[in-house]
Amino acid sequence: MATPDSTLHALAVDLTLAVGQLVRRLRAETDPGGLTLSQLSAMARLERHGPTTTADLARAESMKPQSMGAVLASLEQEGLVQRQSHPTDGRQILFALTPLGASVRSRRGRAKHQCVEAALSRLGPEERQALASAIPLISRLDGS
Amino acid sequence: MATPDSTLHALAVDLTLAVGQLVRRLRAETDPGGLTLSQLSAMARLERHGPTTTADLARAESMKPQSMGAVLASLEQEGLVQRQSHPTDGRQILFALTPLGASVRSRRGRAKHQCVEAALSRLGPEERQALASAIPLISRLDGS
DNA sequence: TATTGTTATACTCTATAACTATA
DNA sequence: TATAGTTATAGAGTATAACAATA
Repeated sequence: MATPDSTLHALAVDLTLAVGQLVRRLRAETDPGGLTLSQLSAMARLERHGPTTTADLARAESMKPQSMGAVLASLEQEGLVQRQSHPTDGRQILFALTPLGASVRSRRGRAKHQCVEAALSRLGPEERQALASAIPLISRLDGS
Repeated sequence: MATPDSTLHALAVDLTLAVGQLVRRLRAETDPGGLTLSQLSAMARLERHGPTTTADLARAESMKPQSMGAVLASLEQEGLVQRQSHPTDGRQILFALTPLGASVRSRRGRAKHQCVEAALSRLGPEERQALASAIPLISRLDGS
């Protein structure tokens, strides 16, 4: 009979396949002037958590501070985020959404989000609910 | 009051954030000699569906045939997949896992899968079940 | 003419390493 | 000495465009 381990392994493989495929689809979904997945993710975190340092954002997104630095630099250049000096530690830099950033965030991620929304709307209500409950679990997978 | 649309939008954003983060984590999880996420995905599909053409694999993984060609070329070079001529259409090429590929697949993806398995094992049984039910829904999001 | 695959090239994303500034 | 961020460089992953072969 199947051991719990083999079930766990199959689940891990299936999850890996599913998220890999979805991410590729999302990356391919672009509108002219659209923001990348990394840019949108960083902006969404900034909107939720307020001013945040590069290192904290990098941790939240599971990337290295240098990589997050590049993402933030691209957003800063477009005027979507701006830096603030940290009140007590001169080494740290807080990044925050600008009013422009806040106002264009959802518009410039429109293609990606619409693609997911359209797909979600094709699910039944219970299915949509099941997916909604699973999202925090996926986020927690990354935790430790 | 919140319209169904705003709920759908929030769900789409949350899902996008969660899968982006998980994919970054998986990509970072490597062991020496380990296979990449794209390589493992292609091999998993080949194991499930048997010999498949470049174009069909590309469709399944939401990438362009040229990109899948590069993934398959890297696997072929390592002797993990091999090509077979299509029985009736001389243009098409079927790729199949070699015995070597089948035997090393799970071992060379060990770090990535173990990372997910460990995280899954920290969930409660109902949570794990909820996540398992959501996986086919995520796969279906990509569908059309 | 349409389709499958290949080759060449470029861009995005992220990583590692070396450096500067502050604690 | 340790930590936050920057700069430079490299590699993986994927896309687009141009091409060859077969249908």
